[in-house]
Amino acid sequence: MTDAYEKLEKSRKRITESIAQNIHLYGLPPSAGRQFGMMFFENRPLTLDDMSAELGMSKTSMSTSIRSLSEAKLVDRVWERGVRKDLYEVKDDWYQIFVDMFTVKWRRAVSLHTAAIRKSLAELKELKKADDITDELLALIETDIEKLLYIREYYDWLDRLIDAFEDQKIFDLVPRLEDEA
Amino acid sequence: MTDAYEKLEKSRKRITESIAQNIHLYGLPPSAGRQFGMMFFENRPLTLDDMSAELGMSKTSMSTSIRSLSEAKLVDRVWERGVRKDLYEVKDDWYQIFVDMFTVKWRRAVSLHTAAIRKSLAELKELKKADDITDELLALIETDIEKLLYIREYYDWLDRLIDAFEDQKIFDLVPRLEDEA
DNA sequence: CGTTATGTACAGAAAAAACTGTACGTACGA
DNA sequence: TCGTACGTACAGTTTTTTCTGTACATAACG
Repeated sequence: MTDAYEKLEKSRKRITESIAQNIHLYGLPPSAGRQFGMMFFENRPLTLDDMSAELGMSKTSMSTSIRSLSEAKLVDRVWERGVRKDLYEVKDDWYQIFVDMFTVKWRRAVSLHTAAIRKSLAELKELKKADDITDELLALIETDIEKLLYIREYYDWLDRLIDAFEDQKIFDLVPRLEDEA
Repeated sequence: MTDAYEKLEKSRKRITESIAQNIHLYGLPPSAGRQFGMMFFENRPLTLDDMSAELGMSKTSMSTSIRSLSEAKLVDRVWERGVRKDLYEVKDDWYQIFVDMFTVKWRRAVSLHTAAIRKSLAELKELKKADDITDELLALIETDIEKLLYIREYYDWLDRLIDAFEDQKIFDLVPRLEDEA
């Protein structure tokens, strides 16, 4: 038979590659997914040099992608006494990983959109008051205002949705079943 | 004062640009976001030529990006009698747009991951039975199996989460407030 | 049935993103 | 305090993605 270690490696590689192909949902490139997958199967915190050796990529790349992984809250930096190098390990709660990614990414989007809407809405309301406005233009302004009010409402909903994830209420609607193994 | 039309345009541009900067959350490039934003403010269905003229981009680009927008369920193709060209307009229910994107993108990811996990799990269970396995390797196999069981559970949760979006249960947890204007 | 308009496949160009190696600032250990 | 090891900024290179123009297949109209 072929080497059993090879088979184990093959099994891991399949999962890792699957993660790599889908990590774009977290806004990260495939190589960051590979890094995450590799770290997931290592049962210890890794240094940048470890990762570099394991993945055959430059330490610089490891450094930048580990930062992305940190910002997306997929990995944690950990300390170990006597070890000078930075150590990282993957978070072990995947439910929370999902929730964190979701809240981080969407909260920022909502915040940016909301600011833009507020500004434009103010401008349009001001513009409506001007007296050198044709009826045709006025109609345009008013439909635009309608539209902005609608999407503002939508972003308010999205904000509340993010809240529901952040404060774990989502698990009331869709429970984790892990406890009843 | 400056031209009122310019001001209207500026207001629209701010929103459109905000969409363009965040459309990556839908897996689409900024230009598709610009296209969507522009269509959002036009109060009529547009042809590829309209879009090309409006955005100053090639018709080919319009064709490919409108397909992406369609697949992501952000726009619809509509028919108008007497018009030979294809007509497109943005969907007007942004809540549903969000739900559709979410379900489409994540369902595919869950499906791919689940298949990979199933395969690897089967391989590892088989491998465990082999009799030329050292204790050390056996331990590795068993922790890998543990891990795969855990993430399988997680993907099951994710699948149920997607169900909750798809069948609109999410609106029980986080209601739309639009009706009470 | 022929003609013309329309959308898209495809190949190449342009732009953006990812990756690498060097060089440097910082902090830890002797 | 000095020396060394570490992480990262930065510039340049490679790879990937996006965009364009041409050429073609298809379908609508006379």
